[in-house]
Amino acid sequence: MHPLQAPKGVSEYFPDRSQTFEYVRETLIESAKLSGYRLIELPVFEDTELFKRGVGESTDVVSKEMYTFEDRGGRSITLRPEGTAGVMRAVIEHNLDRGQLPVKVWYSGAFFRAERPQAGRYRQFYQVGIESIGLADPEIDVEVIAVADRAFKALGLKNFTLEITSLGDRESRNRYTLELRKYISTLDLDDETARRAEINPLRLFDDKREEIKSLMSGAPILLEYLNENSAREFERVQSLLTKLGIAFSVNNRMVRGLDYYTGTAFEFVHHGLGAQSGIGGGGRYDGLMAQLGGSDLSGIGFGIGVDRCVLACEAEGILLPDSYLLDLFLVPISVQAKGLALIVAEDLRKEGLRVDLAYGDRSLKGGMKAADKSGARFSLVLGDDELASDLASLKNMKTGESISIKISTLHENIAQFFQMKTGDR
RNA sequence: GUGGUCGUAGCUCAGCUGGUAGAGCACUCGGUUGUGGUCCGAGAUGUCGCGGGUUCGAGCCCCGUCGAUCACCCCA
Repeated sequence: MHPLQAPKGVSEYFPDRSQTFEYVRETLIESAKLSGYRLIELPVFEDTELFKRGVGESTDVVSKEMYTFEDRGGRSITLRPEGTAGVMRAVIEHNLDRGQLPVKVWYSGAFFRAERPQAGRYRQFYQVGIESIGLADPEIDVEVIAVADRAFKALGLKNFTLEITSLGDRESRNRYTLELRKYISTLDLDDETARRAEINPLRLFDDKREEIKSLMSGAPILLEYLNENSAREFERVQSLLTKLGIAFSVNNRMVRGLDYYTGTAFEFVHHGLGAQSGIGGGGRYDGLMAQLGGSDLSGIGFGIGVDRCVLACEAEGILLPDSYLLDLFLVPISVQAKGLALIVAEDLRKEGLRVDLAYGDRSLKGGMKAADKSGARFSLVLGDDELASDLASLKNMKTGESISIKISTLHENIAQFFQMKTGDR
């Protein structure tokens, strides 16, 4: 139909839906700022090696989902499939960890994975994430989870839950993995499943097939293999979450797709989305920095899917807050009035009001219809009578009431105007 | 990457066993002197995703392709 179309599987937002996207993204970012996180703006492409080493070559993300290409200098470049590795690279490269710890940063932007598209899963998608680097402290784990939890609640979401677990430190995990592999080797699995188990035995816990689920029901449980230190920290995280009033459930078979996670891991799941139900997830990553050639600092962070949050908001019927509406729509109905409208609009905009007006040669009725569709709270008709008398009636589009105001001093009486705004819609 | 479903006006869809395309919503204008949202009337709109094939003739059949969607894999 169209000669050109967007590449497969990208998410796009345009009016009116783009406002929901903006609202979601800004709300998520605001939650990070409330906890003292500061912006880190990084490239969307990096040296391919970064992701191979950081995310792990055995992961699906690296082995089959990366957009990798050679640039003109013959370097292997990859569009970032996730955010943490890039942040680590920047921290190491620019010695951002030299000051007070932890380093707390947030980021927002596009990420890329060459997967088969599906509702809630795109080849270019958007994430807001935070990283807290340099200290391993259960309080920080809880802070990170709280930022995400607060963000979802600020959006107005209700139909979601938080699942947490602990993957343990390296020692606990190795001990467990050994046991798990031992158990899995006793099972009768098809080749494909066995291959997946070989790469990461934990994956089998995530299998959707009933026969696999029942086979795995007798498998050893990771949480029971935590050493004393890991177990104590996990206990601490749980009790702090409870104190903060953040509801959660322990999911002892939770699986994270990226290799670098250790210790606390968590996932926010929305229940109105279908198969792609994770709206945000993250966890602690000991050893990632060292693996990338930096000092041996721990860190914890999360990534929240902006696209999925938009879907979640739509699923829950969440309405945009009032601040996304236009304040005033001007309807000029004569040539002179059009000139005046432009000036009035500009004066009011300088005062911070959102103002639009009817352009072209619209009839009064047409102009009012445009005002109505604009969603503006107020409208103001400007014609020759108004020009002559300097008086116009400011109409509340919701209630239909109007008051007479002086046009020439309108912008000087913003307070009065804002009072009118209380006639909410 | 694997499998299922689907692709007709801006949107949601109808189109009988193949005979050169329709509805609702939205949009534009109007319903006698300057106030929208309801109601009434009028009007505009489609290479029926794209390419090929079968046929006298295809939106309807066949093949391919692109895209969407659902599930798996995986994950935000």
